[in-house]
Amino acid sequence: MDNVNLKKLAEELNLAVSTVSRALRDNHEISQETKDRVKALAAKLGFQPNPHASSLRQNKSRTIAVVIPEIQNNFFSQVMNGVEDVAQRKGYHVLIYLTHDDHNREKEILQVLRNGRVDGLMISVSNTTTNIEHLEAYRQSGMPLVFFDRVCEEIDVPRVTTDDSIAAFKATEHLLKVGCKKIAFLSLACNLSISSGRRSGYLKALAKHGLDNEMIIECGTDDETNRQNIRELLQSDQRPDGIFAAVEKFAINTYEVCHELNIAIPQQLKLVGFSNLSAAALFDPPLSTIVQPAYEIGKEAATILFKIVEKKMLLPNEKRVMIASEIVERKSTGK
Amino acid sequence: MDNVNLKKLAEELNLAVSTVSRALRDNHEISQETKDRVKALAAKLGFQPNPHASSLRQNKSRTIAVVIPEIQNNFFSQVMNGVEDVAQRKGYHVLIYLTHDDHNREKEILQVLRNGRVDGLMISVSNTTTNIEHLEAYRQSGMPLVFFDRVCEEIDVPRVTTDDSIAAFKATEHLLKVGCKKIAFLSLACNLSISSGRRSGYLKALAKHGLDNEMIIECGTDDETNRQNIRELLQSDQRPDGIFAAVEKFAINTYEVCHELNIAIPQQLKLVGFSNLSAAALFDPPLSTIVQPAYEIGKEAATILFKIVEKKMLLPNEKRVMIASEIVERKSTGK
DNA sequence: GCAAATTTCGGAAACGTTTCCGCAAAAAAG
DNA sequence: CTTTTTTGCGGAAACGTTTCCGAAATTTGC
Repeated sequence: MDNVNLKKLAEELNLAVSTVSRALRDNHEISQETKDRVKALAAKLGFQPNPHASSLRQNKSRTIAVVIPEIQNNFFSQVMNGVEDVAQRKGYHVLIYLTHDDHNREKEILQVLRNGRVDGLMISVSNTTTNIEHLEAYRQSGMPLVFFDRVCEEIDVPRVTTDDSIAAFKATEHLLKVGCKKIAFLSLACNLSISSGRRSGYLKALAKHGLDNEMIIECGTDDETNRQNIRELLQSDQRPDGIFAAVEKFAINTYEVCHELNIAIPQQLKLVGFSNLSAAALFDPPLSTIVQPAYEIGKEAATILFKIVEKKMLLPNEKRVMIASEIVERKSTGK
Repeated sequence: MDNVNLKKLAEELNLAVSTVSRALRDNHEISQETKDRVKALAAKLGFQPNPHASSLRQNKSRTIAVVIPEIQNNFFSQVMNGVEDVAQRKGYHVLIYLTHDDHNREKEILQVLRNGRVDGLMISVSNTTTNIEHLEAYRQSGMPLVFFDRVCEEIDVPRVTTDDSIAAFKATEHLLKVGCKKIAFLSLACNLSISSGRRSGYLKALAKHGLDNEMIIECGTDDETNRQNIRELLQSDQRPDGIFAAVEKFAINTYEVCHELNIAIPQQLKLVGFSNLSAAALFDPPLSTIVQPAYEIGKEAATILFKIVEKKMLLPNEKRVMIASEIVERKSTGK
């Protein structure tokens, strides 16, 4: 009653195991009549092929891994959503791993995934990743690999990102347009490409408008530290009239401090930040955001990964995919 | 260079494959000296056992599946976070499947997971699930199964939930305490236990305070339809002075309509809703929420699932785990 | 009407583990 | 000094597929 397998089907039908296997896979060497008989019985008994036997034999698992820093973040949730959609449609399974921005954890995960458990992997690297040996080792093993969002510049694999620099440029310019003279940039403290990209966009915008009063505040994962940094910033005599938050978290921290210090947004301080939170529209005041095409990034990265897994040729423009972010102007930068 | 397996290690060391296997697994039949030699070489060559071969032989995959309606929702994200933490610590892998609240999709997923790909499954059932055959079939197959949050009452498997009814009772009573006389309940239109639990808590609170003017509005997945329902509600002459939203989405929809109709929260309408959005504190006005212990639910459900998988005895109180939700009072129900 | 090609299937090897069974050599028991 | 037990290891089966290699039976070519 328990496990119905090929052997059981074969016995029942007086066929060889190989014949049954072929019939189920619509092999042309099997007559239509036999195929029908086999499939009928398989359906009747609810036969499901054992994936481990199949994977072992074929050396492919129909499974991919997604490695992300955290899931409790709208951006990555939306990415997962995109990935899962594509995977589901292609009949693939999705393993999820969280690094919590811990380099060592990331290393362990990659280590353990180099043994055939998955056919390929997509990753948004941890912001504590300085040493890239584990990524390089994974690539060297020949396994399909795709970066998305937080990519590793040094390793030449397909990547799907957003135009961080351009988006940051636009956001900064937007702040300038609405009258800001002194704009602070809350930067993600790490040597990630997204971090430097956003910073450079910020600097370019200032430069274009002839400003050299950049203020770059490095923020991190700890909310209280961030708030303290922002508090000092807003209480200093160098107080900015605009803040550009490189990640959602820092925008939230800014709101918190402003409420605490009774600083009115947007009258006394204008604020814009990267964020994929749809509820940003309900904030007090509604937050102007740069929203990244998270779902599309996930979808695109997965599509490319599957192409590599299935050894299809990648189009030239699929090796470096960049999808534009969109700036949504709301009250936090209004007059 | 490519695949280093037991056979290769064995040849290199002049040992039998079986010996190598045992050595790596610290079998007591192997001398310490041999173990050391084997492990040294395995480490040197970066040997990773093939999980499919292992799973096939042992009939266990060290993998669990999590089936949820959506991931782009703070509650489920936090659940995943909890699950992943436990799984990671126990060396298990986590497959994620999204149903998008589609019964058929849910059915297909469960179907395909009944073949040994995973050692167990935890699920929060889709709200379109009326027919429970697929769940029953899965249980009948003897595979470990745990429900969380959106459980299926008819099937007797361990479940981890929150005290929906009590939480709803408290929320309703909170609205009464701050002066509401006519409270509408935005209900999730489905026959899910969480839906009926929350509704009954709402009704109980009204009854306790001698009120019989219940207003139950069924809402669904489509935002515009929900907004239309809420719009009609707030424009009718039966307009309530308090709204209790059964799920986060409906609270958001209420904000949207209130902004649109210029209804002041909390002066003209008080609002409370189930929500795990930490940014609710930044809303205009800050939203009073019932926050479910999502992380703990995920953690607990996973812990129980692993216990079943590993055939450990479940404590009596682990078959029905209920973790309290917490009500966070903010301005949306303030005076 | 016979050789050749095609169709349809069976047997067995292979994937890389784990584990059952057996068997020497060494140690313990008597 | 013999018998039993223990220790340490090797050989081979087994898990359930897929696929290679035939091999009858049927059809086609001439």
